[in-house]
Amino acid sequence: MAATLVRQSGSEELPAPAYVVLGMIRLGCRSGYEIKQAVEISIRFFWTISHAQIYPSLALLEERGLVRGRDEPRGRRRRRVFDISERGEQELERWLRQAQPIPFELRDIGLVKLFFADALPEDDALRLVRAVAERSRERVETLRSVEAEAEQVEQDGNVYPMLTLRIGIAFHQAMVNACREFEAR
Amino acid sequence: MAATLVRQSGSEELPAPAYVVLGMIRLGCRSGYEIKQAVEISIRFFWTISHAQIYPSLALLEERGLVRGRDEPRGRRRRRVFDISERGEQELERWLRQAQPIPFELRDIGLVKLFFADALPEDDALRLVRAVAERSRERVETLRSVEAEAEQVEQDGNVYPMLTLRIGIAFHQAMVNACREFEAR
DNA sequence: GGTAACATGTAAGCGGTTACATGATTAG
DNA sequence: CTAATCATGTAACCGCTTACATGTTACC
Repeated sequence: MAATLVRQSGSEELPAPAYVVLGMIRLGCRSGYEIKQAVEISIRFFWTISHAQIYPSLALLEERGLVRGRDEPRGRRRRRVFDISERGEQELERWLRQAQPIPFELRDIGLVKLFFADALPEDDALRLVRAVAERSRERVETLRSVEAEAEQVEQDGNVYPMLTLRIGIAFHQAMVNACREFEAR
Repeated sequence: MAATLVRQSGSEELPAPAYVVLGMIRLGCRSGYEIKQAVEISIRFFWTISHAQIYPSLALLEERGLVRGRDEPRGRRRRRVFDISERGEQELERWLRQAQPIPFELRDIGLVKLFFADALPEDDALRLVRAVAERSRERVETLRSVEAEAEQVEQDGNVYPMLTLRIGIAFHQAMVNACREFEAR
């Protein structure tokens, strides 16, 4: 019985998507819609989130007092906006500091196919190598196209988005290079 | 009614895990247990699979005639071994050749935390950078430790496992470098 | 005598996506 | 006028992991 009360007190760890939503609100996103857009142009290449996760997360965060929400319609179009509370800031920091094991989860059918490519005639296999390289080349291009925005964010005092962007560019470039080297063997 | 018959004819695309299992059998894995082990030392860093997926996949592949299975107990310990059929080889090749869009799915809570790290005091944020770098450094080490095995596989005529290994090493090394550069800024 | 490794299978639960559902505003 | 964008929410489904379940053999 007491355990039940403790569980209901709302002090447990939130699911990961809620922290993503909380972090985006801290960075100035106001509505669920804005959070979705921000994710698409910033952390999309290492984290995705659908609006079916965002809206329940916002409700949960508000319930826990980590964000404050209020209705702020644009004309007759409904809209609910949020800002982070003091407790929200604290909880975000706690989560960021928390040294949990951070597994690197990559799930890439392209690399799986490449791994098995010896089953193919050479020219088909090489086509696969080029497809994997091309995909990363495009990704590098996409990431480079948001560099200017990241620089703006950097000048506003948030320097870490630029770091994750550089990491993304670096490792897709590394994939391109590894494929090129193989092709040129 | 006719549509149902077509669906039951067994000619549809299999789930991805089944192709992974099929590919591993082609490379010489005999039992479900061996497949699990092979995945852990080879494609683990870009694809995982649990035995709860492997055994049903094997049953499906056998049902479709893509692998042949037979009981081959070791002493009184039961054991079911498989080999790939002609149709299995063809279906694997078809799947490998098939130019489907190959989305790169990375899901990394470590990079998410890094992205939000401006919410932390500088020393805590730098600790995070080091944690992310350290994780990739360890991964590079792990991957390097299977290089010898990949060379063996290469000499046996399968050259692509070595390519995916080099890609893995290259992009984790790229992450380490990007973090080091940031720290030294 | 006990733990680790060998070996296979099923069931329940969870986290996530897709689809369903609705409606207002803006730009062409 | 109509398509795209803004904006929020729920329900069904799916793939995967974890846990449950069982038994053997090798090694210390």
